[in-house]
Amino acid sequence: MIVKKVREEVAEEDMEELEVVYVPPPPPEEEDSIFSHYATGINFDKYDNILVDVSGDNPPQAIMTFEEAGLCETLSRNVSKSGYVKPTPVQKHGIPIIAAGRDLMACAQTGSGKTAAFLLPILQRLMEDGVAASRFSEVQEPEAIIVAPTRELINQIYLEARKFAFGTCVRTVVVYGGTSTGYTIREVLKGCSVLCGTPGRLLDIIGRGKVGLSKLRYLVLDEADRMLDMGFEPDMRKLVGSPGMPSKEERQTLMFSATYPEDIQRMAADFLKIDYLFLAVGQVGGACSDVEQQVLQVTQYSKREALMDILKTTGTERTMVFVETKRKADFIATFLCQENVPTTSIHGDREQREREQALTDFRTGKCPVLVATSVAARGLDIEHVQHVVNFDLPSGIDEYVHRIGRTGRCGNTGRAVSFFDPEADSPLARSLIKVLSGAQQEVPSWLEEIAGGAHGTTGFNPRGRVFASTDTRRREEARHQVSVPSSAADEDVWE
DNA sequence: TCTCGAT
Repeated sequence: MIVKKVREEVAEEDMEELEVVYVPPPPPEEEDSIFSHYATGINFDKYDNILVDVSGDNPPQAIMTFEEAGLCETLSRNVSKSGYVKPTPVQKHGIPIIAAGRDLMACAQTGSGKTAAFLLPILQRLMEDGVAASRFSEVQEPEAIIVAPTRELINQIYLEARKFAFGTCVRTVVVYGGTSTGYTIREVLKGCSVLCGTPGRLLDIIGRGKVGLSKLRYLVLDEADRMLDMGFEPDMRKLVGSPGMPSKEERQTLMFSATYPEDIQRMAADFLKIDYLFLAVGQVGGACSDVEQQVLQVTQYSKREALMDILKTTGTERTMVFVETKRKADFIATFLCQENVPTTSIHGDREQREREQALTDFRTGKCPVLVATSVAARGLDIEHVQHVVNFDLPSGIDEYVHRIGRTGRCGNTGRAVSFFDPEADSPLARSLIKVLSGAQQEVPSWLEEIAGGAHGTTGFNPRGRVFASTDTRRREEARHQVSVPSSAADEDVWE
């Protein structure tokens, strides 16, 4: 029996030939609930005087307003209902690049609107032709796949996509581990245009043949440097090598992150067309200057006392406390609860339900303190996070930039306090100083001294990038010539 | 070490 799913009117002759299942448009939802997610007022002043650098051949012209993005009526309405008034730099440049069908590697500071920068043009293109073209397929196969490194982050992207696609016939599905396999398979089998997922579960359902890839046009790697680092690279290679996956020539590949180490940039080129564009807003790997950064010198044994001192002043303000291991997350969370600080925690050893409950309790303010491992370091957009505490500093500076980026989002201000234990953290000193000074923050003299004696830097290279060009020779040169000065950019635009 | 499939 052939079953066809139809969203709109069907020609009479088709009706006779086939058993037709009418698929209604997405069920009416409470608009208020869907648009209340992460609705933040955006302060655009912070985006003045940010250097935007587009490298590569013939980049399309930037847009200055959302009207110029040419979004359909429904999308425009959803954009303004979400509180977006004016595009941020990564949106001004990224949207036309994606709309023009170009591959893109984009670096922009934490909290600067990267998610909308790729969702809007993709949804618009799907509205224009994608969804309509595959309307009569047996099961709707995804036209866009979006991957992210953690479950909570991909769920957040999914909710954003749902918000923008509200009232359209674009169906979005999210898949990730820790949830019922049966349920995700049933959801996927209903078909979708946009499929969001974490690598493990995505490969799982693709491997089981539950998702066809023949319609795929867009592949998005959010937190791309993380998706291509040691931990995830094998999964990403499996994904692009999956049976039926269009080659990089046949699909459009988009990468977004706030940090982008150069070795990863070079490797990322394997996934991108040769003429991809590179978009950098501000310093690649730089911290957002709306976050006030402090570094305190501590010892392993004075950390808990120092934490209590901070929490005495923060009261009910939301505070994220990052630690290095899952065990320590439990330990510190338990400690804080014993000290009568309402605390919850999130890390990879907790049940998925507990993880999501923890985020909810933190978001609502039931628990104003969230103890987390790096699972919560990237991408999460939680309103009103005023403080980030690095109880333990991460081993790499990029992770530091992402962690402190949980505050100071969308033009709001925030504060980050980091406990620096010279015994453990000296290798980070140099790169930490670069990030501090890059964001116009005070550098403690004791930290300078430690950096003077320490040898290693943990790979921070402002504005480092690899040129994108149709001229292969030029790109080969660029591969060897790391850290190109910004004046060498094809086009520099002062906002 | 930390994420990422369940088994």
